Amino acid sequence: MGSTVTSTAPTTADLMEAVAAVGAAYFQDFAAAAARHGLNSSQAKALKAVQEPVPMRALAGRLGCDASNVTGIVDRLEALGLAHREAAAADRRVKIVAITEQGRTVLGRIRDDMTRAQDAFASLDDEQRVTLDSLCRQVLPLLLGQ
Amino acid sequence: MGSTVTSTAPTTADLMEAVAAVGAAYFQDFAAAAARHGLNSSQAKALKAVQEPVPMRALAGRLGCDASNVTGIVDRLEALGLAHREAAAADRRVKIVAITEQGRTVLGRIRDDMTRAQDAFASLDDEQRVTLDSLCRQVLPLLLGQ
DNA sequence: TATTGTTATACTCTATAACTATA
DNA sequence: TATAGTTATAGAGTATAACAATA
Repeated sequence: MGSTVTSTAPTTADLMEAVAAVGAAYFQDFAAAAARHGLNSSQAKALKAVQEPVPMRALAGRLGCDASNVTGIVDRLEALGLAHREAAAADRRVKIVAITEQGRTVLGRIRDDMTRAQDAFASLDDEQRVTLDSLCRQVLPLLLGQ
Repeated sequence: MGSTVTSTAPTTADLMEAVAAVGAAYFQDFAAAAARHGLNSSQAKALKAVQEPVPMRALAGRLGCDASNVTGIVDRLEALGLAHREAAAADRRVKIVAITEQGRTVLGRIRDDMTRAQDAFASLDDEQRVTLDSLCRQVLPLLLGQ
């Protein structure tokens, strides 16, 4: 990478605002794409999370919500045929949620429908991609707390 | 800037996920900082939006919510002494919301309290700052739609 | 007649607590 | 006794519709 700074370095507050704006726009795009397939944000996030089978309680952890909410979220995915519950062999209390073929199809369509985000990130060249990726990797651990 | 790509360029989907994760962590930090000052995310966002005086209806537009919600949000800011309503001189139907000195103080404290985000973005060097800033400026217009 | 801000109301999402069936 | 999943319930946040005041 080059070492010259081509314009005045923005303040920490500026960077925070800019990244927040990009993140907010991304989530709007994601929610809109999910809604076109009959899912709200939580349900679509859950569908992404069960690409490998996940127990109900672990799914609650990934979604950052209480376990009681997961029942309704997975009910909706099952009603649409996008995921199903399986009894766990080792512990009969546990139910494991797994995505269906139809679920994978819908997940792919949601990704394709995120046209704004697709356009935005697809417009970056290889060098910009590497830079943005490494910046995210550097910033994220600090943002998620020590 | 240099022109060498130092590692494999990530896919568009990878970049979307990475930026989304950074954005989500930022908003968690923001909400937690606001809560320490008795405000929820919407109220804190409104406080930021009224640093210059804004009519109620325009504020609804900035917050991306229905005008009926703004009444309660501004009620809360007024109850805490962080903002106040002023009658508009030109049109007596309009009420203009303005931040108070105390509001500016609290807004500054919320920013200071965003320790995770502060640490994360303060860790970047000048070249990284310029790069991230320019990437956000490039990506944001596309994300916000044509 | 249209618009601003407000109120009343219903809906959605989430969390808490109690329950069951397993362990 | 503790844990996984579920159910019932309450709370917060938001949107819709109706209203008074003003344009």
